[in-house]
Amino acid sequence: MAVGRPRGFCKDEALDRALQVFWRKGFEGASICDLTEAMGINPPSLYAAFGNKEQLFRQALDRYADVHAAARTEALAAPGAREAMAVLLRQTARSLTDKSSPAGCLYVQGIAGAGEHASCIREMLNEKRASHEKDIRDRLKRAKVEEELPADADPAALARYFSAIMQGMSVQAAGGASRKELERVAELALQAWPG
Amino acid sequence: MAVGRPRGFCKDEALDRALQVFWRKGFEGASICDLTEAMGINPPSLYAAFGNKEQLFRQALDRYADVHAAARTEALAAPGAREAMAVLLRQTARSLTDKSSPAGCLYVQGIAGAGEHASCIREMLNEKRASHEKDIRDRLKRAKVEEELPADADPAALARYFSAIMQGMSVQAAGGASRKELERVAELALQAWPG
DNA sequence: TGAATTATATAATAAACACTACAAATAAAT
DNA sequence: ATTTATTTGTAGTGTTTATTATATAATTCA
Repeated sequence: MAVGRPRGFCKDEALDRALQVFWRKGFEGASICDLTEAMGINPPSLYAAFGNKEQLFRQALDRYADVHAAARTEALAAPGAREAMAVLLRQTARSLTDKSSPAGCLYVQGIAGAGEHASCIREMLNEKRASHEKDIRDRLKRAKVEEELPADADPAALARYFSAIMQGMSVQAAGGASRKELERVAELALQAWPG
Repeated sequence: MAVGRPRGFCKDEALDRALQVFWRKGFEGASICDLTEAMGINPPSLYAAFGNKEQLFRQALDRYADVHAAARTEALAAPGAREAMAVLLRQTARSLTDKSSPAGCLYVQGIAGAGEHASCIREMLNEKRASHEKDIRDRLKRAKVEEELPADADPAALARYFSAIMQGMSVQAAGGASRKELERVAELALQAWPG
């Protein structure tokens, strides 16, 4: 056991609550006051445990990214690239409209509201989105090697297309689209599959 | 001529400059200081001419919406619904990467950063996006009547799909995607056209 | 030439912001 | 029991925010 007074809250749980606030309000929209209230702690505890607002955001974002990267990996592991994309799109429709968390995707909702002096926030989100797109691209490249995609297919362009669709679905979800509506979008998006 | 000291700046030009700031930084990210500096006026002039920050945003948004609704109407007037969508998508790719204005679409970039107390901003953007989607839906409904779309086609779902793609393209543009990359996305998106 | 009206610049206001100094509290180590 | 190390709550810090009071300048009307 560490020496000194023990921490009176669970760090992981506090981080989860901070994530919810950032998710709902964005980086700049979430004030330290909003955060400490949701986390059930006082500002000094937040700063002692997480550094500052920006570092707290990074840790919350990483936590979010871990969960979603795992789900993505699982979806992309489906046998058959087309089926993998179908699973990923359906899963996206479901998670974007999960009522236990804010509508939309943090990667997309965080873009704006990140003004000039928060450009590193924008950069963080760009990287996460790029990583998402890369996972898809890699899966599609494999599909081409395995001749599941025709020789003239462009995995990079397809990955960008599917990324764009999921990002668009996030915007729609934030605007109030229902799960059924997003599933319909996902279904249509798959019609663009080559061949 | 109105009585009193005449205004020392052009209201329309000032509004255009304010639009650029909101577009680049979002509603909350744009401070009155940022705005007045870009507009070349002092705070009292801003408040006298435009009311307050929220009303200024609404006027800037309306101005933006007018321009883009006109371009949209023109694109959708193309003979043939498929061609109309192709024109709209290509035009979107172009305008999203126009170097004379911030990357991405104000309707999408404004979503986040609009915290709790700015929920009416979120509402304004939702309405504009809904209007965009409606224009597309109406065009596709017409296409169905004119038997350009098969009887089992769903204009509402298709409109949502195309809206999502354009919103996704906006996210990609804000993330640094090139015009060529977005045109490729647009091209793939059209592959989902029924029939 | 005033009187009335509107716009302007300067400078201030109150509130919210991210962040922290400080002292009391709580634990382990001696 | 005392020292040492860490966390906690209170209450601040200075800065930035949107907005405005005030006085001055510029114009029309009588």
